[in-house]
Amino acid sequence: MTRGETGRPVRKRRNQYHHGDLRRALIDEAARVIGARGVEHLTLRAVGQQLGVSRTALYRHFADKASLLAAVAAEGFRQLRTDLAAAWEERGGGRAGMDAMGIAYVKFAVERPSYYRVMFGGLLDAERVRCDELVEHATAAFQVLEDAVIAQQRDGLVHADDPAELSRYIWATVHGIAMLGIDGQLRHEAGGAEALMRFANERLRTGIALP
Amino acid sequence: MTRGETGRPVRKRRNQYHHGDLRRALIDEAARVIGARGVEHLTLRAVGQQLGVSRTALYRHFADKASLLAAVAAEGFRQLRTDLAAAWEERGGGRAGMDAMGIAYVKFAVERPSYYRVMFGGLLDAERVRCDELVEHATAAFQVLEDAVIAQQRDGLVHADDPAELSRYIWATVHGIAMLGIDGQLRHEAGGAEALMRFANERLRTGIALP
DNA sequence: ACCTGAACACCGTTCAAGT
DNA sequence: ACCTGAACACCGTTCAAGT
Repeated sequence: MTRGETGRPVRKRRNQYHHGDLRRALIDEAARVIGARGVEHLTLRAVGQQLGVSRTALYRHFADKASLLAAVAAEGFRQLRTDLAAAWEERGGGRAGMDAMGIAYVKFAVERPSYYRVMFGGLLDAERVRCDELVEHATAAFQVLEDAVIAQQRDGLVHADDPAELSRYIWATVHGIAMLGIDGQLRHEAGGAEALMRFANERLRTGIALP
Repeated sequence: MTRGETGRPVRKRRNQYHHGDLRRALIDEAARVIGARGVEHLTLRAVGQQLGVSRTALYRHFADKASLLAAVAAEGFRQLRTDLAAAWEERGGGRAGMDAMGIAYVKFAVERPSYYRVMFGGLLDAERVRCDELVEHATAAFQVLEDAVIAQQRDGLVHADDPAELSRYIWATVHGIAMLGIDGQLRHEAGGAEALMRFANERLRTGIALP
């Protein structure tokens, strides 16, 4: 039997009312609007209208607007994880793989600034929105980085610090570059966030590589 | 003649209608609400009511809500600059001063998460909100860091890279730690963002210090 | 189960009118 | 100049009612 990415069986269902999968359609449409015009222009009414559905139909699938945003953010982390893993593997890991991951991360953020902000912008009250799916996908994305760090430690390329701590440090650096780039705070940097990431790859390395 | 921080002459004016300085009062009240309940709870109507003023009085001093937020952000950068300069000078500069600046920065962000987000959260469309005051204060805050880097280069403590580039790299790291901390993404870190900053001070140093 | 329209309690912003 | 109330065009969300 074919299975969806959630692991639940996928069945071609007859369209009830309007959609086979309104939930999916809502997330996609929300992500589209966010990517095209920014979160601040996302209204549930317009989403419903675009999908040919009443403006309250959405509440059958999401508790509120924040929950929809959380689902969009989860989708973002899933994609980010894919991008990071691809960058690492394309270079066959090692230092080149690590550098490529940093660049891929920054690229992801800079190319979809609004999307990235939904993932990290604090629109989702960490306490209130109990979205296990979001935490799960975010953790999985981070795990790609930590696995890379552990692999490099095994190969003697990187300090034998606590890999989780070391990974958090690297994550913070890359995240900071991405955020500053999105905010336009790197306007004096010739090559933008990507150029700063290349510089960071150099300085980060001499910081974390064994002597 | 006494002068305000903008360089314009300060004169004790008679209260017109309700306030001697409604603009100042609006910024303070907005900052108070943001600090206490978050930006998402800030409404112009409530601000006016709290100040005993009509809900449209504000438009005499700000073009719109975004402009008010920009003024609040500018105030934040002014305070951040003060905190950073104090940390640097208290330790008499050098490595200890640099470390203290990092900690002070993260503390600033973690203690006023909503405030910090207004400064960096992208609520101010960098293109649309032409707020020279904001850019000015943000630049001044960054300058404190760059001056510290230059001083350390002079003392032979730090790599002779382009100081602006090096400062941006350090800023990104600290900013990333602050942001992840605010977002609750460091929940697995025992001492929170501050602990990660201490770790970063170690690893950052071996990255940027001369051998 | 899933969807609907009408209604509620909000917003930011505009504007003619006041002092 | 600075402030005002009424009005406009929106929001997210609730809810009784439909299929």
